[in-house]
Amino acid sequence: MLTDRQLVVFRAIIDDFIASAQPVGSRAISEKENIKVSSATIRNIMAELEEIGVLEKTHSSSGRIPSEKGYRYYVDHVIQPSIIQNDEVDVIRHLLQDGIVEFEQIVQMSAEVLSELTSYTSIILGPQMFETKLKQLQIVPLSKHSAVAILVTNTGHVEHRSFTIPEAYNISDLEKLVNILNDRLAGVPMVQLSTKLDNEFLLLLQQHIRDVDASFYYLKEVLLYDQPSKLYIGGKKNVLRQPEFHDVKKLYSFYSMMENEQEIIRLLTSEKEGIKVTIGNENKMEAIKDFSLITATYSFGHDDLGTIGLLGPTRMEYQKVIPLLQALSEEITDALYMFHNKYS
Amino acid sequence: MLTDRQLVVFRAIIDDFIASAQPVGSRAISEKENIKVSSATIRNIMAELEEIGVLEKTHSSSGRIPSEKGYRYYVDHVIQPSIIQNDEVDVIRHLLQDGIVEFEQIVQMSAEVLSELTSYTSIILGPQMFETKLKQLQIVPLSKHSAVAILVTNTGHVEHRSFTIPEAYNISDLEKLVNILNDRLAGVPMVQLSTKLDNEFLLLLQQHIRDVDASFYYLKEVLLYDQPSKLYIGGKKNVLRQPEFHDVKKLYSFYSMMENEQEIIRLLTSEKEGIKVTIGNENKMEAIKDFSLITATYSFGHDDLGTIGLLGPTRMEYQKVIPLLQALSEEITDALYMFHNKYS
DNA sequence: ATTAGCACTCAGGAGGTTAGAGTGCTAACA
DNA sequence: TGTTAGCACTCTAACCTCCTGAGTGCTAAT
Repeated sequence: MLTDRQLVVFRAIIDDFIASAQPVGSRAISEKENIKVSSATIRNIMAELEEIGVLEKTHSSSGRIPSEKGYRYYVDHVIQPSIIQNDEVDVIRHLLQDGIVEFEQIVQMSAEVLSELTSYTSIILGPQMFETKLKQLQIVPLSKHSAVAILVTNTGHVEHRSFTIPEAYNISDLEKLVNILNDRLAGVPMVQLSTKLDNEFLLLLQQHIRDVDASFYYLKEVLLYDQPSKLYIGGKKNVLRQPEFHDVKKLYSFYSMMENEQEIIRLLTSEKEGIKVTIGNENKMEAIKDFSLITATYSFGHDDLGTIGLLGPTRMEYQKVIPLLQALSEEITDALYMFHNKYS
Repeated sequence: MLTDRQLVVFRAIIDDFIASAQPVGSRAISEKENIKVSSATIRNIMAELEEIGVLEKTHSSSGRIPSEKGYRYYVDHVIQPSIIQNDEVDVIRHLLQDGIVEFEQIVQMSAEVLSELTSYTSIILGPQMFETKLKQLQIVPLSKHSAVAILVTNTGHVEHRSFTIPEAYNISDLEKLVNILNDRLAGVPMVQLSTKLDNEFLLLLQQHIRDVDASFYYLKEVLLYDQPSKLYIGGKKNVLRQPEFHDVKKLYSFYSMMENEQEIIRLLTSEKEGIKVTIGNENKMEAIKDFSLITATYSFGHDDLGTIGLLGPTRMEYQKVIPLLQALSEEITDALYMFHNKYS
């Protein structure tokens, strides 16, 4: 799509703009070391690039800035994907492998370190546990009419929920039921719990419990309480570092969105595996029409587990950040894997 | 300290400024219904009030704004404490008593509703569980060398932590130990766990376990893992609504602080019971020198449990907000109490 | 005591000027 | 034919200056 000449200039402009956030003039480009033509020539090339649609002007005599189409082209065709900062990856690796005590810490720390390293806002959608299996169910009675149900997975993840027991039933019924469930359900992948319960156990249970229905539904509710995928966000303050967001309206809509977990989860829940870059208006969500979002999936075993996202200005340091996200997603995958081995 | 005349004018000015965020002129005051003197007279009174130190000018010919001392006086001596909006309290009450499933939900929802009702940022420091008692300890082995320790309180609160078991020890030792602990520790208030463990049980345990030390310290770590008081923050976006914070530097320092849980916890951890108002520079924390912070404690039984905070501009609607906070703290106390009864 | 009146102050907006960074185009050049 | 110097042109941003209006404090009269 672009000639070599155009490409060199285009890259110079976009890199300059990413660094400075200021429109780039022909003079500045012609003075770069690797460029040996005069500013007049650059101007001609710039006009071509504008014609093509990858550059824009902010006003008729201003320098050029990349258009969204320009960023798209840059991301798809210009970036060399393999430039990784080894020291940064080392930092991450050490962080994720030393002193991790809890499963979720891995993800939490990743979010923090990612926002630190990039000056953007990081969002990580916690593991979705497709491969996680039930280890143990437990009911701890609190009183005659209340109890806590606890569910432990083979990854050491613990879910719990308190509930009331209706007058008609007593705790020993429930405990009996839980014992049976424990025998049969230990080792079952979490995602299959619901169907297993519905298909195989309803009948079985009816033999043991006076009135299965209510207790059963209570428990089912507890067990399948749709655990919202946990969300870890780092560096929300970083939007304030970007000059393009020094604007109260934009900030308000950004921070409003950040308080709405559901919306963010929807944003990150991607069908596609691997790295995905969404630039400016490519985002369907109104609040981030001025942002770019890069997402990467991390995995564990065969199934996708979660998503890492990085939210910054369209003028993002794609060149640096995409490999970093790539690397981080691998590090998380590794860390999860190691953690899993350590505890099983 | 103030004469009646001065007081009437002072209140009019401060109320006006709280509503408008604009310096208030003598004219505007003299036109208020309840004020029957001319603007010239108001000017004289204003001069007196400035002399006293409760008003300031932003420049020599500007209207007056309240000084921090002025707000202090307003809060301490001017506000009538009993004006409560009944409808708002009703909203809160319904919210906190219907559909609460988890202990922490009470606090979480309070934070949200508080920021909604006030347009400020609410911060609630979760229950500290002084009266909470241990219900049950549990160890769920995950593998030969790992397990999850789970701790359930009588309020249905669940703490958990995964840990590795060193080669030298085996899980059955630990389980034996946990059984003993369970017998002896059930019903012990959480705050006493540490001392109980140290004083009474170390010796006892040595009789049962081969090598008590390591296992013991592992468990102790798990049990006393200083559960950071949970923090619920609502309406962080609301700072952006206040014209005095349309300033990137202030916003950055505010949002930086909001990402530092430790600092916020320190901010809210107050010695004093009841309502406390800290205005502007009375705050020791640099980042909120332009803010006012109102805190109220909510309680459960005899001991303090937690703190509600509301963070807004010094120009806060104290008159409205202080009773609201007062009421909310009572509602939380009630809701916790009801929840406790329901589940015990 | 209160107030009308007046001189004074200051912020903020409107308008005008200028500097400079940029452009596009043309004509000359290698 | 691609490159460049040169030039006219454009637009922003910074900087004046001026002016208005909202405010003050003070004084003298009620």
